[in-house]
Amino acid sequence: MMDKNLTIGDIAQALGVSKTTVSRAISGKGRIGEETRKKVLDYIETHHYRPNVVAKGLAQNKTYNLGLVLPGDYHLVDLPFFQKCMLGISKAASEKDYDVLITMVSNDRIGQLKRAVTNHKIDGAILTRTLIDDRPMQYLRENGVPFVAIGSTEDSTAVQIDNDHRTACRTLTEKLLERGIKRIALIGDDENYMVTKNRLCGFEDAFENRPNESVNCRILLNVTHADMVEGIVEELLSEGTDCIVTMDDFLCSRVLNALQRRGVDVPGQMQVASFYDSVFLAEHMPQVSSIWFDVEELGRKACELLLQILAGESVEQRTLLGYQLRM
Amino acid sequence: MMDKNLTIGDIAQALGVSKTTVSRAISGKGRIGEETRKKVLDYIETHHYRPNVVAKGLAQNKTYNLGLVLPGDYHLVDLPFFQKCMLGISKAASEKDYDVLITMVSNDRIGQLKRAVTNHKIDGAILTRTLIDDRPMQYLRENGVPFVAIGSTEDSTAVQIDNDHRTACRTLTEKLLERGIKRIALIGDDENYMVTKNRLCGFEDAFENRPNESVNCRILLNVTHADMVEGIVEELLSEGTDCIVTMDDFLCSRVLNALQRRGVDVPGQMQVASFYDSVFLAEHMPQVSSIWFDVEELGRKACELLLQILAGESVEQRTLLGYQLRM
DNA sequence: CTGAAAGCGCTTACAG
DNA sequence: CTGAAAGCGCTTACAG
Repeated sequence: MMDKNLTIGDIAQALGVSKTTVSRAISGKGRIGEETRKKVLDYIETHHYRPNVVAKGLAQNKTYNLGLVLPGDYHLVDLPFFQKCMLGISKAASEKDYDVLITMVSNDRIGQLKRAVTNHKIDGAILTRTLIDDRPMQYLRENGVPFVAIGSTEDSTAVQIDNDHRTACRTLTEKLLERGIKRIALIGDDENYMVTKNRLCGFEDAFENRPNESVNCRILLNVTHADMVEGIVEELLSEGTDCIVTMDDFLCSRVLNALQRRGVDVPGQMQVASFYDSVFLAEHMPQVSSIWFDVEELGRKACELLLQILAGESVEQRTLLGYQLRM
Repeated sequence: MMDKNLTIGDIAQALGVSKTTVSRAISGKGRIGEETRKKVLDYIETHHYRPNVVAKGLAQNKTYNLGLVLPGDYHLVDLPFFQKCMLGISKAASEKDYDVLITMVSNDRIGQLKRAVTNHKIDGAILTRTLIDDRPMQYLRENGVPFVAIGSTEDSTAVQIDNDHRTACRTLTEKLLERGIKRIALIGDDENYMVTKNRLCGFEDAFENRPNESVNCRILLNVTHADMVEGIVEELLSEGTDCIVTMDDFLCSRVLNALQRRGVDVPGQMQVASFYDSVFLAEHMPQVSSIWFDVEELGRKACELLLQILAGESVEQRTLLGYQLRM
């Protein structure tokens, strides 16, 4: 249990030194005698003193808070993503004595973000979802708030960090093709998302090296509603498709259900793969090939990037993180 | 775009009044002339002045931050719950000019929460998951940090808010029994959770009024792994069960899959109901009976409770929120 | 109704 | 190496 309301002044008084000295002992800035420093640090230790970060921030014109911009709409599929991301972010922030303050954005309403900024409560922000014409991003830029975006943006001025979806999808697809597949189909979500685009590119990349082979290939995008899956699977089956690749594991679990219902054996009669693996695939593990990303690490790195920016260091404008094949 | 770094002092100077006066005009505290107040407010309006909440907090010995304690483990099923909760909380907080600061707890490690407290960064906290021997709860109590718990606790001194699971489950079960069911089974998760206990109570309550009827009833708890569902369904089918009730919709979707795989018609041959409806049931809607809770409202109310406590108002030690039957 | 002054808990030139 | 003083942007008794 910590001693309440102990301040730098109390310590100074107790030790017969000045507040300046105490401050220096704590921060490590400025010259100070080894003896004195020890004395102060000891006192702090035994009395469980903890500086008031808010006051410190005020004096330094900082808040030691990071704004985390989270989607507030319920249509989200991949919530585990956000949870892991948050964990990585908040761990990295903690280590530098920063805190994470949430601002939720639903339907492009950025009121909470605005509040945090205009109330002087954050030093910078992390975007966890990037859209075309991203309002939060615009706002942050207009107001000179440093930020980093998780995910890819076409805006090449924004500091962004993402998993290397393209390479990952390329590799997975190549491996599938090596299995001698004849008719492959790709099912994806909204084609306006950057992720969708990147995954599509990776998929197409895989066909580059093998121009002579005759692999029949169908691409079905904008499959935004679970209902649509049933009909699609039906059609693909009738066409003799022998491999279905989905862009995320939610779609994948739908596809698996549809196949199961029709008594189609996976992977015997139909190979199934997903470009993203979170929680929905957990129980289908060995039968389905997929790509796994370390999302906690993604969050951590994003936070570290922002912290570097705030510290005045220069950072890469774009960072790509690795992946892992599960097949 | 807001004018940077405008302070109460700048305004005072520009208007030829004292900082005290400006402060009073803004806060509405203390006597002040109507004329003066207007003048100040006008100036603020046109110059987009926004007070520095951090400085304000320092002067008032407050932070205007609420700590949100979130589970950091990945084994969670019901992430939509936390998202909706967070939305409700952050909306309610915003309205009172408070912000929400996240602290994640995994494996009982409350380091982040401790940091937020000892660094003087939060005025109070909201727990989003309550366990028996809840460490965050203990810590908050020991350190005199006001908090409210979402969910039920056996600790009767804690301010807590929850949906009325018991009544809800009772009602749903009663409705099912009215349909003339003969063999009903309840499948549930970890029996140590308070929710599980409450739902079980509700289920049992439903049988109170009908002692004469001979409904065969099986209760299967601690079904913590999806794998277990397959065998259970098999067994229940062989026993001639005509209604399966699950405690949450994750379990429910597993049950539905298992039934589907066996060609069992729902609700023709088997009635299925769930005591909780989030996202997993979305596509099974008409066939499955379930209970719906307004989780965003739960979060909002929890936050409002905490804010009342911080404002020194007294609040109910226990609040129960309603539910909605979907059948 | 209004203001000068002290204070919230820290930091940081500036002197010594 | 150490300290007195001013300052971060607000609030709030206390006087007038």
